Amino acid sequence: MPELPEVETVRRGLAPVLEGQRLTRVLQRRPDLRFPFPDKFVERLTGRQVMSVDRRAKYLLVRLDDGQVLIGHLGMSGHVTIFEKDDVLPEPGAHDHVVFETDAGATVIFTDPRRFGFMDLARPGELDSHKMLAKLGPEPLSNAFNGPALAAALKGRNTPIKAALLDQRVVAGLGNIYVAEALFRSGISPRRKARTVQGGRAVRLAGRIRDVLLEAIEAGGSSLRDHRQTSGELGYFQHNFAVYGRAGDACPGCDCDLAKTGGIKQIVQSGRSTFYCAQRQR
DNA sequence: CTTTGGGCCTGGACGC
DNA sequence: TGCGTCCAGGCCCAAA
Repeated sequence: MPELPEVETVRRGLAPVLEGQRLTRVLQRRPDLRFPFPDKFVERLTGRQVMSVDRRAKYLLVRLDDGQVLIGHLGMSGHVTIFEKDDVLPEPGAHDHVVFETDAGATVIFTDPRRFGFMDLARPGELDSHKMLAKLGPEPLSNAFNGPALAAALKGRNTPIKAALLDQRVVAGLGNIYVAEALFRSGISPRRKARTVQGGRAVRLAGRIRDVLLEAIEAGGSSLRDHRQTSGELGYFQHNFAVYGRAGDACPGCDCDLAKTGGIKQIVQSGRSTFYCAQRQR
Protein backbone atom coordinates (compact mmCIF):
# COMPACT_ATOMS: atom_id res chain seq x y z
CA MET A 1 0.00 0.00 0.00
CA PRO A 2 1.98 2.87 -1.29
CA GLU A 3 1.73 5.95 0.88
CA LEU A 4 3.74 9.14 0.49
CA PRO A 5 7.20 7.60 1.16
CA GLU A 6 6.66 4.77 -1.32
CA VAL A 7 5.41 7.16 -3.99
CA GLU A 8 8.40 9.42 -3.36
CA THR A 9 10.68 6.41 -3.77
CA VAL A 10 9.03 5.62 -7.10
CA ARG A 11 9.42 9.25 -8.14
CA ARG A 12 13.13 9.16 -7.36
CA GLY A 13 13.48 6.00 -9.37
CA LEU A 14 11.64 7.39 -12.36
CA ALA A 15 13.12 10.88 -12.48
CA PRO A 16 16.57 9.99 -13.85
CA VAL A 17 15.05 7.57 -16.35
CA LEU A 18 12.39 9.88 -17.74
CA GLU A 19 13.48 13.48 -17.29
CA GLY A 20 14.69 15.03 -20.51
CA GLN A 21 13.70 11.94 -22.49
CA ARG A 22 11.09 11.63 -25.18
CA LEU A 23 8.35 8.99 -24.99
CA THR A 24 8.82 7.09 -28.22
CA ARG A 25 6.22 4.43 -27.55
CA VAL A 26 3.30 4.06 -25.14
CA LEU A 27 1.34 0.85 -24.78
CA GLN A 28 -2.03 0.87 -23.03
CA ARG A 29 -3.14 -2.70 -22.52
CA ARG A 30 -6.66 -2.23 -21.19
CA PRO A 31 -9.36 0.48 -21.35
CA ASP A 32 -9.44 1.29 -17.66
CA LEU A 33 -7.86 0.92 -14.26
CA ARG A 34 -9.93 2.37 -11.45
CA PHE A 35 -11.24 4.87 -14.00
CA PRO A 36 -11.19 4.77 -17.80
CA PHE A 37 -8.01 6.14 -19.36
CA PRO A 38 -8.58 9.62 -20.82
CA ASP A 39 -9.41 10.09 -24.49
CA LYS A 40 -6.50 9.56 -26.87
CA PHE A 41 -4.19 8.70 -23.97
CA VAL A 42 -1.54 7.03 -26.12
CA GLU A 43 -1.67 9.61 -28.91
CA ARG A 44 -1.36 12.53 -26.52
CA LEU A 45 1.71 11.03 -24.84
CA THR A 46 3.61 9.63 -27.78
CA GLY A 47 6.45 11.87 -28.92
CA ARG A 48 6.28 14.16 -25.90
CA GLN A 49 9.37 15.05 -23.91
CA VAL A 50 9.31 14.67 -20.11
CA MET A 51 10.26 17.88 -18.34
CA SER A 52 10.09 16.60 -14.76
CA VAL A 53 8.73 13.87 -12.52
CA ASP A 54 7.12 15.37 -9.44
CA ARG A 55 4.92 14.21 -6.61
CA ARG A 56 1.90 15.71 -4.86
CA ALA A 57 0.59 13.68 -1.90
CA LYS A 58 0.37 10.13 -3.30
CA TYR A 59 0.16 11.28 -6.92
CA LEU A 60 2.97 11.13 -9.43
CA LEU A 61 3.05 14.10 -11.79
CA VAL A 62 4.91 13.70 -15.06
CA ARG A 63 5.17 17.13 -16.68
CA LEU A 64 5.42 17.16 -20.47
CA ASP A 65 6.87 19.65 -22.92
CA ASP A 66 3.45 20.67 -24.26
CA GLY A 67 2.10 21.58 -20.81
CA GLN A 68 0.15 18.40 -20.28
CA VAL A 69 0.70 16.54 -17.02
CA LEU A 70 0.42 12.79 -16.68
CA ILE A 71 -1.14 12.03 -13.29
CA GLY A 72 -0.49 8.61 -11.86
CA HIS A 73 -1.76 6.94 -8.71
CA LEU A 74 -0.53 3.56 -7.50
CA GLY A 75 -3.65 2.69 -5.56
CA MET A 76 -3.14 -0.30 -3.32
CA SER A 77 -1.09 -2.66 -5.38
CA GLY A 78 0.43 -0.50 -8.10
CA HIS A 79 4.14 -0.55 -8.79
CA VAL A 80 6.60 0.43 -11.45
CA THR A 81 9.43 -1.56 -12.93
CA ILE A 82 12.28 0.16 -14.75
CA PHE A 83 14.39 -1.48 -17.43
CA GLU A 84 17.50 0.11 -18.83
CA LYS A 85 18.55 0.09 -22.46
CA ASP A 86 20.05 -3.38 -22.69
CA ASP A 87 17.97 -5.17 -20.06
CA VAL A 88 16.03 -8.20 -21.21
CA LEU A 89 12.29 -7.52 -20.98
CA PRO A 90 10.09 -10.22 -19.45
CA GLU A 91 6.95 -11.51 -21.12
CA PRO A 92 4.08 -9.12 -20.33
CA GLY A 93 2.21 -10.15 -17.18
CA ALA A 94 -1.55 -10.17 -16.82
CA HIS A 95 -1.41 -7.06 -14.65
CA ASP A 96 1.11 -5.05 -16.66
CA HIS A 97 -1.26 -2.33 -17.82
CA VAL A 98 0.89 0.44 -19.28
CA VAL A 99 4.34 0.40 -20.87
CA PHE A 100 6.42 3.50 -21.68
CA GLU A 101 9.53 3.49 -23.83
CA THR A 102 11.97 6.39 -24.07
CA ASP A 103 14.28 7.41 -26.87
CA ALA A 104 17.19 6.46 -24.61
CA GLY A 105 15.96 2.87 -24.73
CA ALA A 106 14.52 2.63 -21.21
CA THR A 107 11.24 0.87 -20.55
CA VAL A 108 8.90 1.64 -17.68
CA ILE A 109 6.15 -0.85 -16.90
CA PHE A 110 3.19 0.01 -14.67
CA THR A 111 1.70 -3.03 -12.96
CA ASP A 112 -1.38 -3.03 -10.74
CA PRO A 113 -3.17 -6.32 -9.94
CA ARG A 114 -6.02 -4.77 -7.97
CA ARG A 115 -6.47 -1.79 -10.28
CA PHE A 116 -7.13 0.70 -7.52
CA GLY A 117 -4.64 2.94 -9.24
CA PHE A 118 -5.36 5.18 -12.19
CA MET A 119 -3.78 7.42 -14.79
CA ASP A 120 -5.09 10.66 -16.16
CA LEU A 121 -3.74 13.35 -18.44
CA ALA A 122 -4.37 16.96 -17.42
CA ARG A 123 -4.45 19.49 -20.22
CA PRO A 124 -2.19 22.55 -19.97
CA GLY A 125 -3.19 24.70 -17.00
CA GLU A 126 -5.77 22.26 -15.70
CA LEU A 127 -3.65 20.40 -13.15
CA ASP A 128 -4.51 22.51 -10.11
CA SER A 129 -8.22 22.20 -10.71
CA HIS A 130 -8.05 18.46 -11.28
CA LYS A 131 -10.70 16.66 -9.25
CA MET A 132 -8.18 14.54 -7.40
CA LEU A 133 -5.78 17.36 -6.56
CA ALA A 134 -7.88 20.47 -6.02
CA LYS A 135 -8.79 19.90 -2.38
CA LEU A 136 -5.57 18.40 -1.06
CA GLY A 137 -4.15 19.80 2.16
CA PRO A 138 -0.51 20.77 2.75
CA GLU A 139 2.42 18.54 1.90
CA PRO A 140 3.60 17.17 5.26
CA LEU A 141 7.27 17.76 4.38
CA SER A 142 6.75 21.36 3.33
CA ASN A 143 7.09 24.48 5.46
CA ALA A 144 3.34 24.98 5.19
CA PHE A 145 2.84 22.01 7.47
CA ASN A 146 3.58 22.64 11.15
CA GLY A 147 1.92 22.48 14.57
CA PRO A 148 -0.21 25.60 14.30
CA ALA A 149 -1.37 24.73 10.78
CA LEU A 150 -2.28 21.21 11.85
CA ALA A 151 -4.10 22.51 14.94
CA ALA A 152 -6.12 24.88 12.77
CA ALA A 153 -7.09 22.07 10.40
CA LEU A 154 -8.22 19.89 13.30
CA LYS A 155 -10.14 22.62 15.10
CA GLY A 156 -13.80 21.76 15.55
CA ARG A 157 -13.42 18.31 14.09
CA ASN A 158 -15.46 15.76 15.94
CA THR A 159 -13.96 12.63 14.41
CA PRO A 160 -11.19 10.55 15.96
CA ILE A 161 -7.73 11.92 15.16
CA LYS A 162 -7.03 8.72 13.20
CA ALA A 163 -9.84 9.49 10.75
CA ALA A 164 -8.87 13.16 10.52
CA LEU A 165 -5.28 12.33 9.56
CA LEU A 166 -6.50 10.04 6.80
CA ASP A 167 -8.50 12.96 5.40
CA GLN A 168 -6.26 14.27 2.63
CA ARG A 169 -7.62 17.80 3.12
CA VAL A 170 -6.03 17.95 6.58
CA VAL A 171 -2.62 16.73 5.46
CA ALA A 172 -1.85 15.15 2.10
CA GLY A 173 -0.15 11.80 1.69
CA LEU A 174 -0.72 9.80 4.87
CA GLY A 175 -2.35 6.39 4.80
CA ASN A 176 -3.29 3.81 7.39
CA ILE A 177 0.28 2.74 8.15
CA TYR A 178 2.00 6.07 8.70
CA VAL A 179 -0.96 7.49 10.61
CA ALA A 180 -0.60 4.61 13.07
CA GLU A 181 3.14 5.11 13.35
CA ALA A 182 2.97 8.89 13.75
CA LEU A 183 0.31 8.66 16.45
CA PHE A 184 2.37 6.09 18.33
CA ARG A 185 5.45 8.29 18.22
CA SER A 186 3.36 11.24 19.40
CA GLY A 187 1.80 9.37 22.32
CA ILE A 188 -1.64 10.29 21.04
CA SER A 189 -4.46 7.76 21.05
CA PRO A 190 -6.06 7.21 17.63
CA ARG A 191 -9.41 7.46 19.42
CA ARG A 192 -8.84 10.97 20.73
CA LYS A 193 -11.16 13.60 19.29
CA ALA A 194 -9.33 15.47 16.56
CA ARG A 195 -10.38 18.87 17.92
CA THR A 196 -8.51 18.19 21.18
CA VAL A 197 -5.19 17.92 19.35
CA GLN A 198 -4.10 21.51 19.79
CA GLY A 199 -1.08 23.45 21.05
CA GLY A 200 1.84 21.28 22.09
CA ARG A 201 0.13 18.07 21.04
CA ALA A 202 -0.32 19.39 17.52
CA VAL A 203 3.28 20.56 17.38
CA ARG A 204 4.48 17.15 18.50
CA LEU A 205 2.22 15.31 16.07
CA ALA A 206 3.29 17.45 13.12
CA GLY A 207 6.91 16.80 14.04
CA ARG A 208 6.49 13.05 14.35
CA ILE A 209 4.63 12.89 11.03
CA ARG A 210 7.61 14.56 9.36
CA ASP A 211 10.07 12.28 11.14
CA VAL A 212 8.40 9.02 10.24
CA LEU A 213 7.91 10.02 6.60
CA LEU A 214 11.52 11.14 6.24
CA GLU A 215 12.82 7.93 7.78
CA ALA A 216 10.64 5.83 5.50
CA ILE A 217 11.79 7.75 2.43
CA GLU A 218 15.38 7.20 3.48
CA ALA A 219 14.74 3.46 3.89
CA GLY A 220 13.09 3.38 0.47
CA GLY A 221 16.01 5.21 -1.07
CA SER A 222 18.52 2.75 0.25
CA SER A 223 16.50 -0.19 -1.00
CA LEU A 224 16.16 1.50 -4.38
CA ARG A 225 19.93 1.67 -4.72
CA ASP A 226 20.10 -2.05 -4.05
CA HIS A 227 17.47 -3.01 -6.57
CA ARG A 228 17.97 -0.95 -9.67
CA GLN A 229 15.19 -2.54 -11.67
CA THR A 230 12.29 -2.05 -9.34
CA SER A 231 10.92 0.80 -7.37
CA GLY A 232 8.03 1.14 -5.02
CA GLU A 233 6.86 -1.11 -2.21
CA LEU A 234 10.43 -1.85 -1.23
CA GLY A 235 10.57 0.91 1.35
CA TYR A 236 7.34 -0.37 2.72
CA PHE A 237 8.60 -3.90 3.01
CA GLN A 238 11.91 -3.00 4.53
CA HIS A 239 10.67 -0.50 7.05
CA ASN A 240 10.20 -1.64 10.62
CA PHE A 241 6.89 -0.58 12.04
CA ALA A 242 6.42 0.00 15.75
CA VAL A 243 2.71 -0.75 15.90
CA TYR A 244 1.24 -1.32 12.43
CA GLY A 245 0.45 -5.01 11.94
CA ARG A 246 1.84 -5.89 15.37
CA ALA A 247 -1.27 -6.65 17.42
CA GLY A 248 -0.36 -8.45 20.65
CA ASP A 249 3.32 -7.53 20.52
CA ALA A 250 5.04 -5.36 23.07
CA CYS A 251 5.65 -1.95 21.58
CA PRO A 252 9.27 -0.84 21.18
CA GLY A 253 10.72 0.48 24.41
CA CYS A 254 7.70 -0.74 26.34
CA ASP A 255 8.43 -1.69 29.96
CA CYS A 256 4.89 -2.66 30.93
CA ASP A 257 3.74 -6.21 31.60
CA LEU A 258 2.71 -7.81 28.33
CA ALA A 259 0.65 -10.45 30.14
CA LYS A 260 -1.39 -7.72 31.81
CA THR A 261 -1.79 -5.26 28.94
CA GLY A 262 -2.09 -7.68 26.03
CA GLY A 263 0.38 -5.55 24.10
CA ILE A 264 -0.48 -3.53 21.02
CA LYS A 265 -4.20 -3.29 20.44
CA GLN A 266 -5.99 -3.67 17.14
CA ILE A 267 -9.35 -1.98 16.77
CA VAL A 268 -11.53 -0.98 13.81
CA GLN A 269 -12.16 2.68 13.07
CA SER A 270 -14.31 3.69 10.11
CA GLY A 271 -13.91 0.21 8.73
CA ARG A 272 -10.13 0.18 8.88
CA SER A 273 -7.70 -1.49 11.26
CA THR A 274 -6.00 0.73 13.82
CA PHE A 275 -2.99 -0.37 15.87
CA TYR A 276 -1.88 1.41 19.03
CA CYS A 277 -0.52 1.06 22.55
CA ALA A 278 -3.20 1.94 25.07
CA GLN A 279 -0.57 2.50 27.77
CA ARG A 280 1.55 5.03 25.94
CA GLN A 281 -1.03 6.68 23.69
CA ARG A 282 -3.62 8.88 25.36
C1' DC B 1 -21.34 22.39 6.63
C1' DT B 2 -19.66 17.52 8.82
C1' DT B 3 -19.69 12.64 9.18
C1' DT B 4 -20.55 7.83 7.85
C1' DG B 5 -20.72 3.92 4.99
C1' DG B 6 -20.67 1.54 0.41
C1' DG B 7 -18.21 0.12 -3.50
C1' DC B 8 -14.42 -0.72 -6.44
C1' DC B 9 -10.66 -4.99 -7.28
C1' DT B 10 -7.71 -9.19 -6.70
C1' DG B 11 -4.47 -12.17 -4.25
C1' DG B 12 -3.34 -14.25 -0.15
C1' DA B 13 -4.53 -16.20 4.35
C1' DC B 14 -7.46 -19.06 6.60
C1' DG B 15 -11.00 -22.70 7.88
C1' DC B 16 -13.46 -26.78 6.79
C1' DT C 1 -6.49 -30.67 -2.47
C1' DG C 2 -10.14 -27.59 -3.20
C1' DC C 3 -13.46 -24.61 -2.23
C1' DG C 4 -15.60 -20.58 0.08
C1' DT C 5 -15.01 -16.47 2.93
C1' DC C 6 -12.74 -12.61 4.61
C1' DC C 7 -9.44 -9.07 4.60
C1' DA C 8 -6.23 -5.51 2.85
C1' DG C 9 -7.25 -0.19 1.75
C1' DG C 10 -7.24 5.00 -1.17
C1' DC C 11 -10.58 7.51 -2.77
C1' DC C 12 -15.07 9.16 -4.57
C1' DC C 13 -19.69 9.59 -3.90
C1' DA C 14 -24.29 9.30 -1.90
C1' DA C 15 -26.85 9.86 2.06
C1' DA C 16 -27.86 11.34 6.71
